[in-house]
Amino acid sequence: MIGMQTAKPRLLIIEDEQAILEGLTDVFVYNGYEVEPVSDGVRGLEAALGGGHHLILLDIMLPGMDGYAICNQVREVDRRLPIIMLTAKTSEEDIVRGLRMGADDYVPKPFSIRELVARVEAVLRRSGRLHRDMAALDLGEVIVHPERLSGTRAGEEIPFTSREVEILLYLAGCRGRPVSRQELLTEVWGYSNVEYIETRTVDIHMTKLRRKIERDPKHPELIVTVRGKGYQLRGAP
Amino acid sequence: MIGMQTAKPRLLIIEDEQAILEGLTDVFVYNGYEVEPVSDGVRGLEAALGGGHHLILLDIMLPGMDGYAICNQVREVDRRLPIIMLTAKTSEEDIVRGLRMGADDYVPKPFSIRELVARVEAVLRRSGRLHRDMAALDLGEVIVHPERLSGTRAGEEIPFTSREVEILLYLAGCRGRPVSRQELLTEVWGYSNVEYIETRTVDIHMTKLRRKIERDPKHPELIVTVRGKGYQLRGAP
DNA sequence: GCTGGTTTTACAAATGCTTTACAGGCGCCG
DNA sequence: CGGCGCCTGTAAAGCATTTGTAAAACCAGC
Repeated sequence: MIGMQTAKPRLLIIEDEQAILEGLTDVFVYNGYEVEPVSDGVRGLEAALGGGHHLILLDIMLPGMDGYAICNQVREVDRRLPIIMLTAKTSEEDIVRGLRMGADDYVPKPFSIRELVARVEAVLRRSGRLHRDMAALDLGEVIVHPERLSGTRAGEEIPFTSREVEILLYLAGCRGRPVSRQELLTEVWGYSNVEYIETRTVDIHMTKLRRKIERDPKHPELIVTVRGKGYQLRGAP
Repeated sequence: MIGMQTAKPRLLIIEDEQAILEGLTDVFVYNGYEVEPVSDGVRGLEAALGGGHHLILLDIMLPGMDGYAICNQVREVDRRLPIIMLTAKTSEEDIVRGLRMGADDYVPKPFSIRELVARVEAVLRRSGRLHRDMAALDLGEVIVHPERLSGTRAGEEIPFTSREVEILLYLAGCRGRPVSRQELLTEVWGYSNVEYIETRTVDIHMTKLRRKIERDPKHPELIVTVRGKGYQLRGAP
């Protein structure tokens, strides 16, 4: 997900295999998390004790200090911090240890990425820390609530589609400069290799957005077009 | 965990392996249950027949008297007491056998801790023996009385099924944001690993609910759909 | 068996996104 | 100033996906 502004859930991932660590980091960043990747048990424990995370993804097999030990130590400091164990072992013994150590869940490798994300979200949801109110986007006349896909102007409720919200969030992240169609297509749409643009879909979306949020769509004050450059968002910082 | 208002649900756990038994006990105590741990089949049966439990977690492989036998005997006394079987066996045969014995669910080892907890909760909710939320749910026009499986609108009484009430309660716990079908399936239905959804059962339930609680089911005001995201509950706070 | 609740099936309808097509508009040159 | 291009605005049509829902199938409890 793109342009999530605030309150990203913070994940600590402790996993020694570099490739997996990077893969997981990418996936969760893409899904709107803030990730601290650590590839070493001892430093993992330090990071965990340092605090500030909403959930720990913890590999069991680690050089130096294994996952169980880390889990144990973390539990002594914070009994509620959600911990999900990752492991190649599927033996009963491991489950038992995971249970004893107070892990919140236990995901055997090889796991499906989607499943892992789903479990992380489930655990966070229960702990009450998932994507709690994303900060509202204040455009002056209009206030956008990204999470609800809606906004308000003068008490009136305006429904948005998710794409519209993404666009607004992205533009808001670029306050003060015009954003080109090309940039929007790559960053919001996720298109790649946008060299020669023939699509007009960006323009259409801007028209629709203006109709929803501008006082006078014919003379836009919030989404202004910068000829040859793109669109720029104005309004309260 | 959501809105646990009343007496803790009482769990009987019958499992011979001491470590697992302790682990499970910890987990469920931590999750707000009252647990009676028993490590022996015969005493397990005694405890079960003694009554007073809301659900039995039953390992199949037990010394002396196996899980099937226990399940059978319990069923002769109490046809409704929820029983969840735990087993290392994963063959279809075993599942069929377990379910035929009257088990309500069947969790193969190694299981995910969260999944187990979720299934226990799902079964409890469905059994209707667990009244987590005695407080009436105020939806403005409609007031829902979860424990009675009914609601009122303008003096009219509306009957609900337990699943319907569960859905409403869950949505109510997520006021202000749309809830995805996936989330509903995992949190209300207790499904696990819902990666690609093919079932439409959530939609159907929403249709039925709308028919019951909306002033005009064709233009819902309470259960609104957020395209691509799910359903969202509106109405009084 | 019946019965009430739930799920699947199958198809219709609605919605959002993209494309198409055309109409202005803006800048720049002479 | 007027004309020529290129950029932008937007209505309308096309398309794919999501959602609504009737009806049938399923299934457990009596």
